[in-house]
Amino acid sequence: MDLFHALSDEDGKLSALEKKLAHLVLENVDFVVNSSIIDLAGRAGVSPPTVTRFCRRLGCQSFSDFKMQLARMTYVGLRYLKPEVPTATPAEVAEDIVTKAQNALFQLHRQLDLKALDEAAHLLRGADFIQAFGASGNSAMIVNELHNRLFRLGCRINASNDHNMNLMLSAAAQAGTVVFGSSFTGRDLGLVRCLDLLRQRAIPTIVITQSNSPVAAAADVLIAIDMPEGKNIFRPTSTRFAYLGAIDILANLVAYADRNKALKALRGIKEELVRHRDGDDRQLLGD
Amino acid sequence: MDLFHALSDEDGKLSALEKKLAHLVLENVDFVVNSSIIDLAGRAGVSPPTVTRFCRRLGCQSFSDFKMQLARMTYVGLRYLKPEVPTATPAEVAEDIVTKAQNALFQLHRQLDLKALDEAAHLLRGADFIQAFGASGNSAMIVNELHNRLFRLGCRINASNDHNMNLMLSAAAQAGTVVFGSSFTGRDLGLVRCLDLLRQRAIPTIVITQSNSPVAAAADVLIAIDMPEGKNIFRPTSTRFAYLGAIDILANLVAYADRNKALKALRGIKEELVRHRDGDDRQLLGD
DNA sequence: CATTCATGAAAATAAATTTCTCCTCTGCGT
DNA sequence: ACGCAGAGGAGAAATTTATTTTCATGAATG
Repeated sequence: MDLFHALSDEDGKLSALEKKLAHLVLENVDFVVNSSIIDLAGRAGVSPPTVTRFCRRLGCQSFSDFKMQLARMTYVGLRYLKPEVPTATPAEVAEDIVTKAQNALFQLHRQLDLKALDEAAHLLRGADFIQAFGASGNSAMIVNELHNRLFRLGCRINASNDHNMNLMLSAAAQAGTVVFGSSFTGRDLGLVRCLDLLRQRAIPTIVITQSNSPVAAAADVLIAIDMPEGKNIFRPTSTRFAYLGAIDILANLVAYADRNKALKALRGIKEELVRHRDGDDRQLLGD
Repeated sequence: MDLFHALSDEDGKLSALEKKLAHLVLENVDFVVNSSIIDLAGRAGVSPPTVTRFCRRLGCQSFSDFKMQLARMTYVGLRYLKPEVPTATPAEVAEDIVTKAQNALFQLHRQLDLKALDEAAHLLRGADFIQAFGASGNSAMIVNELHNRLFRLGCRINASNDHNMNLMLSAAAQAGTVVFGSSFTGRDLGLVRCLDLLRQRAIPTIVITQSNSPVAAAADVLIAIDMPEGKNIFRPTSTRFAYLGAIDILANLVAYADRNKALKALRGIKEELVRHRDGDDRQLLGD
């Protein structure tokens, strides 16, 4: 399914002409998607059968299958292979940001470890109390969001963004507590210190962070988010969307782990909001 | 270009068989995208020429053009026409949330008012001081994010989520201040009160909210985010992605409105972080 | 020198569109 | 009410176009 990877030919499995084709395709996705095999062959200076073989080698069933897969990726997946151009007009900025956010979500979906998420959800659902630790702007947002999602589901949860505080909270954590940590870089040493302490004290920990990082190593359950960084395409900005998506999935799984509890809590909040505001129940649960 | 709209046949321009086709397509996008005109015609119980005519009427050049356009939309745009099914497995939950988040971003991109965003960006860039008002979980996150994005660009900004506080801050606002408000519902009456007060005092205001809402009416610049609500498909959860995307675009436009200032501020933050942490500059600006 | 692999020409197949014809419905005049 | 012209929808068959297969050739490798 990974056309994407295949086209960049990291394994060097393509022949010379096929490389040429791959290059042409990556540079002119729009053209390829809207042209026939004859046009493409003509433009690449090869024969149609070569194109067919190229598609097969890429793992597609046929040329049209290839075009389809390509078309499906263009919106979300392929653009980042192009060199980054300095965007200027508002329209370009908007397109760039939306595309990258969608890419981040796309990547999230591809690399999601559902087992880890499910395990995390059950841990959280079973906890008497949850501590959520983040730091700096991005992780702070993530743990606040976790707080915002989970308290609605009847979880007892506290979010904290202060390293010293986190350390004290870790030291004071009682059995039944589960700690959730977020670090985009995986190098938040303050968080690592907390996790080490918690492990000694047999308090279960869950982190959302980069795999192969100190934070990842120090936790019990890892929700890995690895966005390509080498090409500096996914700036922290768009990575946030992946984290946020992961939090939403996690929260949803927590809700489903005990639907009745979640429903009861949600209903209570909703009623209170409606009573408190002007009876307009079109309002969301939390503006 | 709007296949989407055409397929739902709101103008009633399709004939009986074409309606049948449209229906089939919406229900079985994956099938259609991967089948030939003959398969599709067979399954719909019509002749191939009818399918060709159907595609033309929808504004496509040919059947393959139609398939391409469809393929490009499926990932992001079409799914929400399907009736909501109760999702159960982690994989389904993940797919559902990712899809909806991407839909929200897709919708955001479609309906974005770039002029308003650009105007907002210039107002913010020119402000001596920015107050950002939100309330409840979602808008609080949004204004915090705005704070998190803009302080890096050298803006003086304060985010506040407390209605009473907001009112006091509004009353105390001096010339040169610009106020930014967020409300997902557009019915945050506390925010409306602030905006009214600010208008009297000639302090410029920007809001991100639903159009045709009290909040929208009370502000000078409106960044409208209207997500379909009737079908209850976009839960607040996924709408957040659209808001967050809009904030990112806005922040980026603010940066571009005065690149030097933004660069200088960013560089300063980066240096400080690197010096302060273990010299590992792979770290993002804010974990 | 044999084998493998890449490639294209030509043939065969499959797909899509055009043309032509028929049918149905609608509106209008008798 | 009846019939008739015209418009538009639909499919059969023919045509065109696109794609794949088969087969032959030539280059590279061991």
